[in-house]
Amino acid sequence: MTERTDSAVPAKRTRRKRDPQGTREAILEAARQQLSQDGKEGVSVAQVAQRAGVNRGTAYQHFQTREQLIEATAAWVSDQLYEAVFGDADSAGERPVEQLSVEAITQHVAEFAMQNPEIGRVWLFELLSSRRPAKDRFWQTYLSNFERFARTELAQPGVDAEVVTVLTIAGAFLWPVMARSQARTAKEREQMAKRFSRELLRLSLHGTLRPEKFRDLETRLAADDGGDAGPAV
Amino acid sequence: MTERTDSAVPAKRTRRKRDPQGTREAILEAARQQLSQDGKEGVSVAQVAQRAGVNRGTAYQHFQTREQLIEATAAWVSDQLYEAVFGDADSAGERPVEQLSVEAITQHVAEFAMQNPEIGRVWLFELLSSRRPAKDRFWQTYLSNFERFARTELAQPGVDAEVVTVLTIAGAFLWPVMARSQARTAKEREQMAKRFSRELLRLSLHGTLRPEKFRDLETRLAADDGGDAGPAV
DNA sequence: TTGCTGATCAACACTGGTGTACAGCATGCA
DNA sequence: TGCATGCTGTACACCAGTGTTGATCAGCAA
Repeated sequence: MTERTDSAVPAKRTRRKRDPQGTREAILEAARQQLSQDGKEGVSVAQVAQRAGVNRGTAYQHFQTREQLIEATAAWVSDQLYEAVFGDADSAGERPVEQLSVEAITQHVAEFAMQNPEIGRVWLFELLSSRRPAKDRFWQTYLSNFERFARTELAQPGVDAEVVTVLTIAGAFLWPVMARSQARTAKEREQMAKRFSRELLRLSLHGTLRPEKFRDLETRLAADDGGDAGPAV
Repeated sequence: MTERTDSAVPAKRTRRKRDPQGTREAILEAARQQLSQDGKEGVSVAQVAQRAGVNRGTAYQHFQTREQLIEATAAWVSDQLYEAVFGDADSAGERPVEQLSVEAITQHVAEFAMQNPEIGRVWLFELLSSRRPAKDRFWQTYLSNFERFARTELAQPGVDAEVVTVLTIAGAFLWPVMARSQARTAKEREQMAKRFSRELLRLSLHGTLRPEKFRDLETRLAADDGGDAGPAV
């Protein structure tokens, strides 16, 4: 077998401009796509390199082994996720909970997941084949934030933080997978994100939040009952 | 390279009893484990055969290609899941909704997912790499059941059935993945299943159910508030 | 301009997997 | 007791992937 797979085209691709940083990112991006499609075991350096428009050897220049490439990609994705949700400050975990509006963070996660379905998928894939899923940084931060919130007077007593976190996160990342076929334009994606967060908030309103503390949310949810964000069944 | 990989052990495994059905199942079972560990792309006929204690050639007698083996395994898992939740009657989808207690089905799913974490994992893996996740038989049946329920007077108005279904299913199958490390004995697993269904029902109670129709559930939930099924943080 | 550094690339050897073929063994059943 | 059939062992052609190496070429500093 020859090295080049696309023997139809002019036989020689132009050599890539010298740009280590850019090349590295191109490889990571390609690996992310691959990872999102087939999961960890479906990633091959050969395919990633081809997708990135880079020689396979170059990929090995940037990442010693296939394993390390996957690891680096997973970490990269994890960082993107973490940053998007908690902000890039490393002190995010320390922020007082009251400052974090439940509503805002729910909508934020839903929207991000909908706009970047690949990231959520990769994250879920990683989690499914991880031996210690609970050690995940994003998971831990989300959980501990919610646990602290659950202890405030804003929350209902007796909330099981771990269960609620699993429900929220799993739902948020799986929702785009299911909804993908129905949402092709940016506007549709936004609506789907809204549908998700609205319903999750509605469930939360009595289940985890104390409604008397969230009267405005209550009225707002009631307001767009059956509105344009409703299910399109 | 030699065919045998385990050259340390007594050199010859005892020949398998002649039992086509059993052999087939053993292969499927091994494939399921493999599938649950690494996802679709991580499955090789060679490894599956070895795990099943069967010659590689035998595996090819039962399944023509690797692709077909994986397909058959996924279908097998899907059937197990479907059967466990909806019963083996093909008419399950037609059953009047009122007969299906929301409480019972929630607990049922939670318990089954907890007792058979592999099946949930395989199902999630499949879903994540499927191109048409919404076509899944189990998903469709669950959704349509819930949609019919949502139209009854037992349900709150304005429930987004699709979102709730995603939340429920995704949560139910991911919960065992996260909870696995904390639940090693059968008793612990049962408790974890209870934790999950209890919290989900609590969320549902006001979000999707009409509380005035479920007074008994309400009191029961309130009863074991902070009971032994509570979070172990 | 020249020379150096290191990013990029093509080619190589090797591994492990697939799918096929076939001979031999053994077991359940007519 | 045959004997059809399921299982095993082995061999082979082939492919896609891994990891390595040495050549090449672009950009930059002297």
